[in-house]
Amino acid sequence: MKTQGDAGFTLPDWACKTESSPGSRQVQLWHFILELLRKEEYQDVITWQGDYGEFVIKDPEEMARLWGARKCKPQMNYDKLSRALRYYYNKRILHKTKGKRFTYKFNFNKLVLVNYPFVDMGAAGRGIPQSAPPVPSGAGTHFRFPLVPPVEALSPSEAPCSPSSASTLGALSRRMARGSVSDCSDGTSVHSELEEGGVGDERGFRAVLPSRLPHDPFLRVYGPPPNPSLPRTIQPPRVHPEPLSPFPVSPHPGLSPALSLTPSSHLYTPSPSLSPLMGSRFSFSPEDMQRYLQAHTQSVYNYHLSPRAFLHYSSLLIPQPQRRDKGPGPMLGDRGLTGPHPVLSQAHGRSTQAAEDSHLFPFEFKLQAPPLGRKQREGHTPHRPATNGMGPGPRPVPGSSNSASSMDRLPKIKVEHISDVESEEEVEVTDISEEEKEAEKERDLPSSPDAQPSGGPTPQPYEDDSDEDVFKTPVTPPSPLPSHSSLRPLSSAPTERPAGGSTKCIPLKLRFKRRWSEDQRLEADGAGVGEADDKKVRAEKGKGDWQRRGGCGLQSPAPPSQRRASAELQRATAQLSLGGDC
DNA sequence: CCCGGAACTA
DNA sequence: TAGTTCCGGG
Repeated sequence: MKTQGDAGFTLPDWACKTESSPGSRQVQLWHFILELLRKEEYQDVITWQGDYGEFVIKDPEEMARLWGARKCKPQMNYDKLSRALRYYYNKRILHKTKGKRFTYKFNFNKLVLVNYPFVDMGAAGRGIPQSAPPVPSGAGTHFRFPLVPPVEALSPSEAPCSPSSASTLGALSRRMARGSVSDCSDGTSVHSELEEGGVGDERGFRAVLPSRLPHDPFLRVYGPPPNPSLPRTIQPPRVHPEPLSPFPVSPHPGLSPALSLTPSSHLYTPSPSLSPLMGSRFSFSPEDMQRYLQAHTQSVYNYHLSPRAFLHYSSLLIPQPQRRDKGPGPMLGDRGLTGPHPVLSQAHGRSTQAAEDSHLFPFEFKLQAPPLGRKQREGHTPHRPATNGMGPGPRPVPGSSNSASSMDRLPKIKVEHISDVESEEEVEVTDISEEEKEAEKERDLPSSPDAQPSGGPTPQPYEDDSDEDVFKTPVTPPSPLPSHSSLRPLSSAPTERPAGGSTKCIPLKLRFKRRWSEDQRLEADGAGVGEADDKKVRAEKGKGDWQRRGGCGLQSPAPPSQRRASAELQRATAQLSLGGDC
């Protein structure tokens, strides 16, 4: 559900009903936290600390009390509160800062930013920590979100949540966050820090980190004119109907799994409300979008982030990264983000480091298992000692037997090593050309034995920290999707199949590819609507969806599909009216 | 302290 | 859906 605004903007419910006012509707914990965070009076309770989005609960008890008060849950305590917080891990709204007590960190990249790219998070109150590390040289000067002048009171109507820009940028930003992600939810991620320092994805957003929302408002919507002082500043999009916008209506095409985990929305957001395809309606002017993209691209490059996001926008010319060492990178623009780039093909199979360096090659991506797979491992053991109703009875079954028996039978899904390796480590994957080839091959050979070279079939999919790609193991046999002609690999496409290289996940990829095609087709048929939303299904769905939307960019820039995509795009765009929400 | 499953609730 | 409550386990 969305709230309608009058400006033609759409804002997801979760963001809209963030009023923290007592009488308002349900407050979400993270909003609440943000609220406290920005109020000086609570500095002794909770405060920003460390990196962007990192905060520490100084007084857990009090914090809990406050939360409990807000929610009318007098029984609230830190234990429960923290449970709720932990609950956010999976949603990627937060993650724990390891080693630091009561310290958590917002995943603005995937959360707020995604939805409020133009939100200024640092302007007011105690917006965002200023203690963030300096922007890596070369990065800061290239791209920045415009700083937003304080716009104190924006009425809901006046303060459109500019989903249009938000979504678009958000999608892109999300991509920028690539590699940064390790939500630590599995407790194995030691990358929390790494992510911060390593990718520097958040740095560029410093200026836009949320500090307030629409009403209450934590978030400040971006509206004012661009800040001329900032180079490559993105201009706030003028929201107006533009059916022919080259952009997908929503960011979904390039959604990161993180955002696409919610089946119902294809896009993962704190709440499923933000269903870009369904609920959000926005449109942009090509010019604006172009600007955005360019800026983003720029930033992408500057931040060593994968520009693959742009693969979707084949019609756009992506600015070249300003690499000091290397000459101008490949222009994605003309070759179209469609075909494999000669050079790109070689980028693959290198070390992580190298990969990092070759970030400008759109054909790399990580394979990561989506989150929540954990649940699946329980699949066969739905039971839970049904004691007396629910009371604190002998609840847990003899852990020993439980863990032992069930675990033995099924490969536990908490496949930390595998998924970790694949997710944390940059598991690169082929490029489009390869994909295509594989696809082709696959068509003939239903199964590729050489898949999953390392230790046989990967167990159930599991966590996916990355906000990028989610690759799961085929849980189900490749659905007998008819091989559509659309799937036809563009044999014409210049393909350079790296020798033997990545055969990993081939089946998966193929499957995804198919799925994607299938989806595309379906969507084209006008059935592109929400899907059931269920965490349990998320893994499965997420895979497909993700692949379809985000990953697809990499694999289906094939002329045929591209065409279709365009058409689809237009259609979609047309469908999107300027419904405002919020 | 932290994690995360499970049942339950509004 | 977004927690809340309870709890075993690390």
